[in-house]
Amino acid sequence: MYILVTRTRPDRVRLRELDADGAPTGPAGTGTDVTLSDAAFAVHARAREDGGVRWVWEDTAEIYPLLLRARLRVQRCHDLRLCHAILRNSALTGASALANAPAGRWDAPAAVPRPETAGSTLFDMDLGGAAEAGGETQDEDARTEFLAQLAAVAASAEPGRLRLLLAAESVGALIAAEMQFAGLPWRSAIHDTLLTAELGPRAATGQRPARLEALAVRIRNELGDQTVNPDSPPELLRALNRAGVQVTTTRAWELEKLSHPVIEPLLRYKKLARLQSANGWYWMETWIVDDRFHPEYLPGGVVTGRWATRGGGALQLPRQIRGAVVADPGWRFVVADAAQLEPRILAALSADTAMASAGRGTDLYAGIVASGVVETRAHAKVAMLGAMYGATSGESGRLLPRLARAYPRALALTESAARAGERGDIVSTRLGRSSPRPGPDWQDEQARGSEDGAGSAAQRRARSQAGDWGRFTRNFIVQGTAAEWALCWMAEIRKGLWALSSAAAPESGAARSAPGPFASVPHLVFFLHDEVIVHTPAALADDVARIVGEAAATAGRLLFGDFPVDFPLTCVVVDSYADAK
DNA sequence: CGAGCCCGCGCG
DNA sequence: AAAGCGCGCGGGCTCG
Repeated sequence: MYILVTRTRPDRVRLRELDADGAPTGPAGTGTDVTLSDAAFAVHARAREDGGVRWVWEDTAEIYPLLLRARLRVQRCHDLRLCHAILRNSALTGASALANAPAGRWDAPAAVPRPETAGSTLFDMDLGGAAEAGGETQDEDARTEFLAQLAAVAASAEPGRLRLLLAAESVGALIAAEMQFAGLPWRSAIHDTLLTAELGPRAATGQRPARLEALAVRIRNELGDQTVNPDSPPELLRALNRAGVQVTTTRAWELEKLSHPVIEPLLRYKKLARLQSANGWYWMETWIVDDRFHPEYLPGGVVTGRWATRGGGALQLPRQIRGAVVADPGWRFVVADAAQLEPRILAALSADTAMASAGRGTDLYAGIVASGVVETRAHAKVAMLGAMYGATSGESGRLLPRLARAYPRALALTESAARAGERGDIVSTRLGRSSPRPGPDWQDEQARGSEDGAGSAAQRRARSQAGDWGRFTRNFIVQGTAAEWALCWMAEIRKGLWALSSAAAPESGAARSAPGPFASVPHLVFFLHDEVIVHTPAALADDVARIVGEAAATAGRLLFGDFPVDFPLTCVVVDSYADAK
């Protein structure tokens, strides 16, 4: 059973019940087709949720927060915009009407950024002009799109994989909205203490904190230049050269190799200046509200299927400040990350049983060493990364032939993905997300490079671009399939937590935490590619850890069936994120 | 003065 | 050019 939700006016939604084929189950004006205020929507949705419905809507991030604010979470949805993007590009649906239609509004990026607070936005105003008639059109347009998606999946060569992918993408959108809503516990007082210890007390706007200013003074003295601004790479480079430091960039890893009295204070300055500008007091005041960090997650924000984020730099929380991430009193964190996820994904994708067994019951890189392929874990790691990223030189390049001898199937798969990209072809993940085609500039460059009279410069450019795209497609199949595994993992975690909180409900003995539907139940609060954090009442932490581990195994089976590959986790129960590895 | 680029660096 | 993939963000800087 589906319920299609569309916005008819800024403060109204229409709900239409659809059967399994997407056909309306009753005429307008009956209980199966109603138009409601936002407030009434939440009440109505709560009643319908128990019936095992799947909500179908254009954009989870636009609609779902309405329900979350009313303390309602839903089990299942179908996000039309995200699913359209997958089906539009998938090699599995290339013959569908959906994939061959001209670009339309379903190909546009998500509507305007969604503020947490209700209010008028550009998006609202656009719709406002359409009034009731617009609502009608909007609704039929959404239903038509839904039908096209169902048809594209049904006619594809792998409907099962695509259904799983669309369900995983959609539940990911639910999770993203829930995590943004709940927020990551973040103690401003601790953050402030960490900053003060590193930088000195907070200074007035435009001033450097004491420790940073002292380092700037030392740098100027060592360089014999009282005006150089260490925040300006060009100025710094000129000053370094004048002081006799032979360097062509100001990157820290280049400077590290040199011995000169300015290097030590300069490297410390760079580290602290980064902390101050990226995650300093200004960041804290902008992004931490009521001791919670609420980044906006963008499911499907990366073409590989990884999530992106917007605002606050949630993809790059430095280890330096993870001590500020502390569970509420009576609560704990379960922090888990998938060990060597991408190489394990590659082993399973390529059905390379030798590589899979190297990772069975152990660290995969250690297993590669134990198999005698290379001498050290560091070598195993750099060689694997080289295989997945397309290294050609250096240590990684030198080790690749040994990897290829030991794991021919895995390496053949990455090579063929690279060759496809170099030709301008597309590649696909396990569940059927396909890479984009290279743009017109790329095609032009290739054409110029292979013309009869092409000069060597043109040939070199074409080869270089082809190589770039080949490294992208080489990595796409692994990164993209790993992203699918992570979505399935999170979906299973969510399902397990839901069951756990129903079983343990209503009172697990923990104090209420955040407002909303997660006030007293374990819930996901952070996700980063292959890592999750669950915030849970302390008494349930061990159950949560078990659920997270079982979910990893289930995700592996969902993607790879019986293929014998392990997805072990490092999983810890902690009070502070800083204590997790 | 803002838009958009590059540089550099944090994360996986 | 860190040897190779994917991101977001802030500061400096140039251009219009």
